[in-house]
Amino acid sequence: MNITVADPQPHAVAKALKEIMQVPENGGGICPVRDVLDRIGDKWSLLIILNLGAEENLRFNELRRRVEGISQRMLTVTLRNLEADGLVGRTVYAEVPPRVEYRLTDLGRSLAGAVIGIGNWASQHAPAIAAARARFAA
Amino acid sequence: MNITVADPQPHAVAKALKEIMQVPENGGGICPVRDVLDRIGDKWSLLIILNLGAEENLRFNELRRRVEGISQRMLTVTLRNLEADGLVGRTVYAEVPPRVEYRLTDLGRSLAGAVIGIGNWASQHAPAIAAARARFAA
DNA sequence: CTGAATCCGAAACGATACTG
DNA sequence: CAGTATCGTTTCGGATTCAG
Repeated sequence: MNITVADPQPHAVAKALKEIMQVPENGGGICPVRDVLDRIGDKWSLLIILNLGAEENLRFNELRRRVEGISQRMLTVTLRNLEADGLVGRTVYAEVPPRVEYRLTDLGRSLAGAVIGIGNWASQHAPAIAAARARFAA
Repeated sequence: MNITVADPQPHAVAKALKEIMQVPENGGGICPVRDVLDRIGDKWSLLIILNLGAEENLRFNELRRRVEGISQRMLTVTLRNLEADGLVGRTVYAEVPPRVEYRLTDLGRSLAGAVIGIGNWASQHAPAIAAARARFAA
C-alpha cells in the first residue's frame, strides 16, 4: 500500500515550490519552511514521529527499541522538543514501576501524513541513491 | 495551489507507516527511510533541493542568495554530497568569468515532489507550532 | 521503568584568507 | 564567479552515573 502525491508535471512541481518557499511579508521575514525544517530536521525527530505514527501510543522503552541506535538521552531530549512543539503528547501513569505513554497529537499526526511521501520515496529510491553513490565514488 | 496527500484516516496513516518503517530482510538490515533521512536530514540539503526545484537551474551565487544564511563552504559541501547521491547535476561552462549551473536530476526532482507535502504542511502549521512553543514555555 | 545531570569526544558549521 | 584550504568554535550526541 502506498499513499503518494499524484505525480505532477515538472512545471507543476516548480510552481508549487515557488509558492512554498516564499517568505510571507507579515511573517516577520522568516520562511515557515525554514522554521519547521530547523525543528524536525535533526537526526531523530522524523524517525520518532514516523514510529509513533505507526501505533496508537508507545512507551518510552518500546519507542527506544524501535528507533534503533538512539541513546536514552537523545530520546528524552527529542521527545521534549517534540512535546514543546505540540507534536507529541505525553501521559504519565502514577504506577510503580512508572509507565509513560507517548502519542502523536493531531498536529503531529497531520505531519506524519505529510512525511509519508518522503517515506515512500525513500523506500522506492534508496537503491538508486546507493547506486549513484557507488558510481560517484569511482 | 497545493499538492497534498489525500487526507487519510488515522488508521490508514498508521498502516502506511508500518510498512514504510519495516526493515527489509534482504536489505542488509538497514531501513531505507533511515538511510535516506541520514543523507538529507542535515541543515541545508532539503532547502537546497526545494530551491533548485523551484527553477530550471541556478548558478552558485544565485542559489546562495536564496538559501539565506548559508556559508560558501556549506553550500559547496552540501552540493557535492547531493551530487554524489545523484540528486543534483552540475554543469561547468568554460567561460571567463566561470559559470556553473546546478539543477535537480530526475531523481532529485522526484524527491522534491515528495517534499512538497512537508512544505505545504509547514506553511499551514507553522503558526500552530509557534503557538505550542509559546504555550510550553510557560 | 523513566528519566535527569554531567562529562567529554566527534562532528558540523562559520569565518577568513587565498586561487584559477 | 566559483570555488579550496585552514582554523576555531559551537553544537550534537554518546557514555556514564544517579534518582524517583
